[in-house]
Amino acid sequence: MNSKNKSASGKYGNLQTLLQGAGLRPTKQRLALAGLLFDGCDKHVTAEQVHASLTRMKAKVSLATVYNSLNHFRGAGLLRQVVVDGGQAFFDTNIGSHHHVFDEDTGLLTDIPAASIRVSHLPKLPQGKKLARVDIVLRVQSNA
Amino acid sequence: MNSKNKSASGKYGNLQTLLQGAGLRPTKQRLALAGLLFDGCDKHVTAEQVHASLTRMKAKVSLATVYNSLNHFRGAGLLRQVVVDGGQAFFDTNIGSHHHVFDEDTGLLTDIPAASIRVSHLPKLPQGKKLARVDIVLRVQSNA
DNA sequence: GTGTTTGCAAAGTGTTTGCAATTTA
DNA sequence: TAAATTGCAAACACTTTGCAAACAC
Repeated sequence: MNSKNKSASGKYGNLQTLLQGAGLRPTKQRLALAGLLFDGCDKHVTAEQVHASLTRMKAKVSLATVYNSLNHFRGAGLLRQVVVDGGQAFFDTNIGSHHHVFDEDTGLLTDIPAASIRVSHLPKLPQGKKLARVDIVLRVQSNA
Repeated sequence: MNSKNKSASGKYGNLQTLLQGAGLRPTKQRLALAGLLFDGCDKHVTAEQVHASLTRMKAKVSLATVYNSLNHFRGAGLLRQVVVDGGQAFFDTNIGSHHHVFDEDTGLLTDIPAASIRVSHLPKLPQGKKLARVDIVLRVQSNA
């Protein structure tokens, strides 16, 4: 049943579980969004990109809802936000420990495993502060 | 002469030289801005902050000019832009090799010398790309 | 004088918010 | 039915831009 949704059967159930497990009501819009994002491949998306994709695949979700949902997903720990330059924010479906390569020519963002970079000699932090995260961005550009 | 400008004599001359050396015309506004920024101490400022400072010290420089000038300074290599989260852009007067600590509670940005962090095992980059920069941000928060 | 820079206000971009209608549990 | 979510449009924060007047060389 429910043959119109491409992420039917198992997939659908998993997404529903995923959202519920995160304390989010599995609405049509969120399921569509989750179906797009959590397909097993790591992704870096912007709100506009996701909105465009949803629109292209005939899932009517307003841009505001895309923003709200992405933020909810982030709050629930399903996504991570990455900022590489002013402009737009990226949402990263890879929530494990890792870093990024930002291509300044194309604006594309790529993951690199945390293990690829070894950081040593972290400085001591101010009193009463703890390290929340280490963000490393390798900025690359064409060497033409 | 020119006793009304607080960064008179030597300082003023240096700033003028600095700007000219960077290929920028030493206008009143740019000199005021440069006087604020290049006093020998490393700073992280936003356009709004600089504009507020200039206004407070009675140097009338429009916000648009602050933005334009900061961008010119950056283009000339006098400043570096740092992005830590969406909101506003920081301009860093420290253009040497270093990294940052971002306090998520206060929104304050601090420098740490590049030597404080040792990065090893950088992954290999895509064909035809070269490493432009490594940006490292230590995100800290209160451990209360 | 000629080309650059300024300042203002308007436009632009990316994101958030207020609120009525809808949907979920 | 009560609470959460949606969608729209308006509001928002930050930044850039168009253009006439002012300025630097």
